Amino acid sequence: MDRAGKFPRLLRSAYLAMHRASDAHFTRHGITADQFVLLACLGEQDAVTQQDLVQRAASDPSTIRAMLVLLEGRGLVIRGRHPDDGRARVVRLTSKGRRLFERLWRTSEPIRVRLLAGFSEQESNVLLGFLGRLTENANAMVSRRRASRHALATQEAT
Amino acid sequence: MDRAGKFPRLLRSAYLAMHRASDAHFTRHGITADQFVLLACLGEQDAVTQQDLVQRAASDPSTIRAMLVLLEGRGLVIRGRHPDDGRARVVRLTSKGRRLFERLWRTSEPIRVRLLAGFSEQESNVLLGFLGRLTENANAMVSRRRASRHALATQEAT
DNA sequence: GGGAAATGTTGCGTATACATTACAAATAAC
DNA sequence: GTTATTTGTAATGTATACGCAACATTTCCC
Repeated sequence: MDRAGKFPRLLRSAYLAMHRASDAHFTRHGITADQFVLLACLGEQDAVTQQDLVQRAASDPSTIRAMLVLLEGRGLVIRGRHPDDGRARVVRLTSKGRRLFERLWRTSEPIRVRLLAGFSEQESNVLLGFLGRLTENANAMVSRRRASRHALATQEAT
Repeated sequence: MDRAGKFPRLLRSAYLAMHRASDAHFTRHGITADQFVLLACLGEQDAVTQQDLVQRAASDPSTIRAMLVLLEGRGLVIRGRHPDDGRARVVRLTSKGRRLFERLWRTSEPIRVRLLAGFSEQESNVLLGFLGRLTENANAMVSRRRASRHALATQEAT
């Protein structure tokens, strides 16, 4: 049980260390590590709404919007209007954005390799499974909270 | 090898989800999840320099200072002068800060438990080991970079 | 179809992460 | 001992993370 006490800080240090290492690489190419995450999301499936990006990038609407505004200013993405939904926007990579993403995806390969240095194939798979389960556990907490808060608000409104 | 490609985003989503869940809890008690990390560092060993906290909290000097200024403003920590080193400061928990930390440590226990829900004792240990190795791998990248940059700067200076 | 609820986005405010620069004190080099 | 280097902190600026409220549009329900 003492183990559980140290876990959050270890997850924190692992993530922040990875982020620093990534950022050090991407910054030399003009973007941030977080912006690269967005480009990668758009590289997988283009022409999605900002809301989709919120899910894919595990972020929130305000942050996604701010990042997209910056990326649009650099000519890497375009935020068009959704044809069927007047509220939504459709985000696409520009050709410049796609070229940058594909180049950075290649040049960042060594980072991903070194990050998992010493991990066997099996260990990597176990780790990925663990991280998925952790994400689900954590998301269950916040969505339950939101759900109950929503239920409360609805209840109060009646 | 395709596994490695998905890993960074999974680590990102796991950390951010944990951070959101934690923050939702601590915010209701007046502090942020990150501030709690600092209190926890001070709870383990009091009267340390800001530089020590940089190491323990896996952060950087600017961030630590900004957080400490806020915590000091709320009367949770005191930043005194180091007796032997005129540059350094010695940070301590106030009694108010210690009481808050101990209370929040107890009330946040369910979060840590739920986060690891479904993980066996053995799995938790494996996970902790993995996170430690990841942190080392990532830190090795940035410190090597800094070391080489330093070597370069020194070289250029001569 | 008209009002209520839900949804996608935007704007604003605060806290973090971090680079960079500046500054003062301590340490090393000679 | 004086200079050069290192080191702890401070100050500034940009980018993120996120809560919250405002807004417009869409969907739901009757």
